[in-house]
Amino acid sequence: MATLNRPGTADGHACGIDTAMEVIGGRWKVLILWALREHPLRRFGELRRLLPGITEKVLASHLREMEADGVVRRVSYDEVPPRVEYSLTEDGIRLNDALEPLAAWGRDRSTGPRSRDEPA
Amino acid sequence: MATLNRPGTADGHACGIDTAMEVIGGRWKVLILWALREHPLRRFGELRRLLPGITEKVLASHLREMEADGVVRRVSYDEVPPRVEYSLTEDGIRLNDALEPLAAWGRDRSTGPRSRDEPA
DNA sequence: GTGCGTGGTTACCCCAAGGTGAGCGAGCAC
DNA sequence: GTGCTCGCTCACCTTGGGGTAACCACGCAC
Repeated sequence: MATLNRPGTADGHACGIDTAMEVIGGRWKVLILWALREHPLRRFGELRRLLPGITEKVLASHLREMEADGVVRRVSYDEVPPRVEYSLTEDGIRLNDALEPLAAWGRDRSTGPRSRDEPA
Repeated sequence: MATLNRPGTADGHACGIDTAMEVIGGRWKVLILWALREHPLRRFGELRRLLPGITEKVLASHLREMEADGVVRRVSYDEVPPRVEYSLTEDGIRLNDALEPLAAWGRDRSTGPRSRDEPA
């Protein structure tokens, strides 16, 4: 997706961070990752219920992209009504781990003292 | 900015990751962060030259948002021609540090063996 | 006077990500 | 038959982030 001229790629490529940003660069991607970590092996409908507000279209397209990116595994059973189960791959788990410091940073600034640099 | 109903905020709020994503959720933000880490205390024009492809408008608006988010410090001198210097705040430095595992993940998957989960 | 260089702002446009709502295909309950 | 479930797909529309380009004020060099 987004095969536009990657910024920072001019000088070779920035640092690998852009690669990661492409993978998690979707409104719901990190939340899907998080949901799949806390609730492994979920079905489509369960995932949708875990992410209030997401639409089927967006969930489906995000899951397909994440599958193509190798962070999500999709297993569909030939049943009726259809059953599909999603889980994290090893790479997805490692991505989730790599996201933790960022989450910690966000948590820290939400709860921590607000008197470091910003006046308000 | 973006006071839309945050996904994941329904259940309290996801994990702090969304906070971080809001701060770095701009096409060039992480690259600005990176540039400012490798070249501390840069002027507007220098920054623009460090980020080939970025436009003045986008650089200016991103810098303002990042200043409002408390990750970038802006110091302007009352001279002519005008001089403004940008640098990272403590929070910005910590954000950059928190980004490193993500960069490592991206670097690893770019260079590492491509035979873990994805077939190609 | 003209031009240059600085660090922006303003107005406008564009396109892709995301949202909306409908439909589908197969089997089962009734 | 009708309607329901499940996991999508399709067609359409809207939103806003980002891109384009012109302009500004100020001093200096010419």
